[in-house]
Amino acid sequence: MGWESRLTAASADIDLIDILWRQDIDLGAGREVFDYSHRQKEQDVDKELQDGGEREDTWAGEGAEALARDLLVDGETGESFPAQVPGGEDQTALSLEKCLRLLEVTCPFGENAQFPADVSSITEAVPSESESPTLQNSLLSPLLTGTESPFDLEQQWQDLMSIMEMQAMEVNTSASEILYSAPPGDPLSTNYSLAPNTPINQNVSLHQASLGGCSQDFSLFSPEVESLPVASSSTLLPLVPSNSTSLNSTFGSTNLAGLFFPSQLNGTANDTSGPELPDPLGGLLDEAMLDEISLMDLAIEEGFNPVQASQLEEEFDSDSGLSLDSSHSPSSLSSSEGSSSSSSSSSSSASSSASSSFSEEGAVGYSSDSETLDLEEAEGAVGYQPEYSKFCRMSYQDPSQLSCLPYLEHVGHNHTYNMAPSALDSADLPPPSTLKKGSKEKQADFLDKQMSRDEHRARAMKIPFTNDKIINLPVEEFNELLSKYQLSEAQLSLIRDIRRRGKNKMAAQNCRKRKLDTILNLERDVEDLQRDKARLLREKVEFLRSLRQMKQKVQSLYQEVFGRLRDENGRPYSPSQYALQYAGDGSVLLIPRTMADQQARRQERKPKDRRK
DNA sequence: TATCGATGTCATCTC
DNA sequence: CCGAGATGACATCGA
Repeated sequence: MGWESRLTAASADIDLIDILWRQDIDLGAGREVFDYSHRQKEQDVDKELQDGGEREDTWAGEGAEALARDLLVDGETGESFPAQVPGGEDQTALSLEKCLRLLEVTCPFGENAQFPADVSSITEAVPSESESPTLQNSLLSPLLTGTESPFDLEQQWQDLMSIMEMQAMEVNTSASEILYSAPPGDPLSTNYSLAPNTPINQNVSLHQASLGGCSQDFSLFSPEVESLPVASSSTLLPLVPSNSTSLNSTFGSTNLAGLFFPSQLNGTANDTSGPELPDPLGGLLDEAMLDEISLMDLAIEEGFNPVQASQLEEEFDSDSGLSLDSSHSPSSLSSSEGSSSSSSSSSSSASSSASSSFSEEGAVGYSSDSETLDLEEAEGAVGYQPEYSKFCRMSYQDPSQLSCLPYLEHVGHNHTYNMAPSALDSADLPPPSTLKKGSKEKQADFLDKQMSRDEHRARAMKIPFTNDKIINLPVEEFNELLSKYQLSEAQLSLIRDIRRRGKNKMAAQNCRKRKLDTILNLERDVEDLQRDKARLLREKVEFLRSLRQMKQKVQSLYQEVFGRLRDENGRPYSPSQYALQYAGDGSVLLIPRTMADQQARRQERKPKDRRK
């Protein structure tokens, strides 16, 4: 990937990060939900759920089709709900208190965390319609209805994550292939793809209700419910758990009064199915799924490669020796810029010790301590010799020094082009015919060929000092040196040109190195951003998963509680006529659906207005 | 022979 | 204003 394209990708990454956080905020999640201790707990719960959901695998066949219909029917709530509840048959199920405790214990938001403030999203989520009168096999299953597309986005995300963790495999697999290949048979996947319905006995008429085993020492009505015009003691039935603090601790003070309000009355859309229990969280789940979709789109559009991301993540986590951090490299921006920015001071400080070694003065900007060669003997040395770096794509070695290293001979360039014929003192070059084939002469010839144009010129003009001095001496010492000799105007002009070109040559080398370092640092920034992006995506997936688990638990508790309600005649309440509602103080109320709908609509407007 | 990377050089600007 | 450094543009070489 070119660094230019990476730059654009980096800006997109920043945007993505922003989008991710905003989505999380919209979902009402604080950042504490990304705490790994929370997630660890959620993963444990996830395993339990998978174990419990396996029996629903047989639903996979018709489930997808039903799901597609559900999505078409109600894009807002996106939820269908079980048509019936097995009456009072399941009397041995968990007690309400136990259910609520379960909810509390497994709540991934932590003790002090609050439910999303966007209550309407939860309120909307309560389904009121069902497309299928099918009896349910599980209490959990109704939660899953209609919220997942046939593609099973959650499963795709899990695939994405698993692939990211596999890291080394399937490098050539495209993101889209990964995202849209949901392997069959996954318990979780099939679990969420199914839409079985909870049967509910609808033949209930009641004005009073009681819940066996519930204590009475809890507040009966929430302020919101009391303010309702229809509210009366005969219709508002307190359903208070024996341990309301668990509920409070779970949901805090957040207004969840409408949590279990169905958005519509049941039984209006399906004559055969009868009323159903609502899914209190379907809308929220829909929102989350939409986020997932948009995220996946982003991932695909931005060319996000999960495998690459995982590799980057591994790099980020392992802090291996292969780290791209060039701060340890002499070519790093920090070191190079530091030396570069202090070049003037180092030059001036070097001038104070110039008498000891000219090589120090030559070390303008990018010299290294390893430079120990006597540059006075190496004409044309420009004093730039960084350590070898794997990022150093260009060689800045001094050609005259490299010439002493045959294996690096190819690095040195002898740019003697543009040299005026007069400048090339061919007389100084011994005729090849006169050369003995001795190694000394060979070397001399070789060094001669390695001389730069200015070196040849200097030799031709019989300049009495080395180019290195000409180039690297401070101005004062340079002028002093010139004053020591009787030099012609041509010689002086050449010396000044040599000095100018020599300095500019070093400057060009430093400039190019800085440019290279800048590119390398930008590439590293891009990689860092890609790691961040991958991490954020993983966190997003974790969050969505925990959110879904919470929804499942809340839904199952809702069903269980509602299914256990009995009127004074011992008959269950009709879900089409009554709904459960959480009050702010933790109490649970059974209220008529008309009230619930009103309240739900009221709460629905708030966040929408807020978003505008 | 064309191409490309590395390097040197010049012009110009900034400090 | 001068010197030095920085940098874009161009030229050249060599693989």
